[in-house]
Amino acid sequence: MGTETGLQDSRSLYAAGLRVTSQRALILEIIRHGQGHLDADEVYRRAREKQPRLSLSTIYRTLELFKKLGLVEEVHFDETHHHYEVKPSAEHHHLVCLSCGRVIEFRYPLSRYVKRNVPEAKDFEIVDTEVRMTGYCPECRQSRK
Amino acid sequence: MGTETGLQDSRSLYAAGLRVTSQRALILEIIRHGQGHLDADEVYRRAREKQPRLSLSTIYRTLELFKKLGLVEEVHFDETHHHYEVKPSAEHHHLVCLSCGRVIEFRYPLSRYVKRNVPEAKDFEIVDTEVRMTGYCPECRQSRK
DNA sequence: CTCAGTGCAAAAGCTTTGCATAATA
DNA sequence: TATTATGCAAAGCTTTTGCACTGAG
Repeated sequence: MGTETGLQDSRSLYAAGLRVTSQRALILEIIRHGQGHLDADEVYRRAREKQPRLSLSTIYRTLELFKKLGLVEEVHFDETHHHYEVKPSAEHHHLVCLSCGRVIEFRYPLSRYVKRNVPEAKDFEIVDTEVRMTGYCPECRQSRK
Repeated sequence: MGTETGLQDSRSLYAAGLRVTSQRALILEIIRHGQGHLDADEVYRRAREKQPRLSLSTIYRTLELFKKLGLVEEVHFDETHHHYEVKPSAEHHHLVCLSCGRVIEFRYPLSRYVKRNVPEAKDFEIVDTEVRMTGYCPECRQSRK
C-alpha cells in the first residue's frame, strides 16, 4: 500500500512514450486506492499531503491524460463535479443513495443486454455505458420509515 | 404550436400555488417543443427570441423549480453542461453518438430489469434511472469505414 | 541537452446569489 | 397591497490556458 505501487503502475503504463513523473504516479495511486469515486479536488487534497507543491492544473491535465489513455474513467454522479475511477475491466454501474450519498457498485453487462433487446441500439456501436440509478439504499429506507 | 400551449401547460402546473408568469410559461414551452435535450444556454437563446429581456438567472431558477416540481428532468450528456427535458411518463434512456452528437432515445424499463437481476439493487429503492451509452450511430459507423 | 511536464496566476466557462424593481394574485 | 418572481450585476466554483521554469529521458 506504499508509494511503490504508484511506481509500478506507471512503469506498466507509460510504455507509450510519455514521461513518468512523481506527480503522475501519485495521482494514479490515489485514484487506485481512492475506494472509488473522487472528484478532482479530492484527488488534489490527497495529493498535496504527499506533494504539497503539486498544483490543481496538474491534476486536471493528468486526469485528462489518463482518460485518453483509457486508464481512468469519468463518472457523473451529481450535477456539478466529475468523479474519476480506475477503468474497470468488467462493465459496472452505480446506485447512488439520495439520503446518505453512498455509492453502491454493481457489475453487470447492461450494454450487451441493451444491444440485444433494444431495437434502437441494434445498429449502434456502443463504446461506453454509464448507468446511474438514484434512490434510497436499504439502510436509509429503513430509517425513513 | 403558438404561445397558448405554454399558457395551457402552466395552468395545469401551477395549481401548487406558485405564480404563473410569462417567463415560466415560455420556458416550459421551449423545453416541450425543444425536441429533447437543451442546455440552459440554449433555452436562454430561444427564450430571448420571444422575450428579449428575459435573463439567464431566470432560466436557472425556473429550471431548478421545474426539477423540484418534477416537471423537467436533468440529463447529463457531456461532461460540462446539464440538459433538460420534460419528464417522460415511460422510462427512457439515451444513446449519444460520439461522432455527430446525435441523441437517440429508447424506451425501456431498465430499472425494473436491474432491480430483478442485480442483487445489489434488490433492496435499493430506485427513484430515478439515467442511462447514457456513447458510441457511434449507424450513419456514422458507415462513414467511418 | 531537449522537450515534455509542472507550477503559478490569470482567464474562461457555467451556475448561483443579493438586491432593487416589476408583476401576480 | 403583499409577496413572489425577475433583471441585472457581481460573486462563486470548477476547469482550462499561457508562460517561464523544472526535470525526465
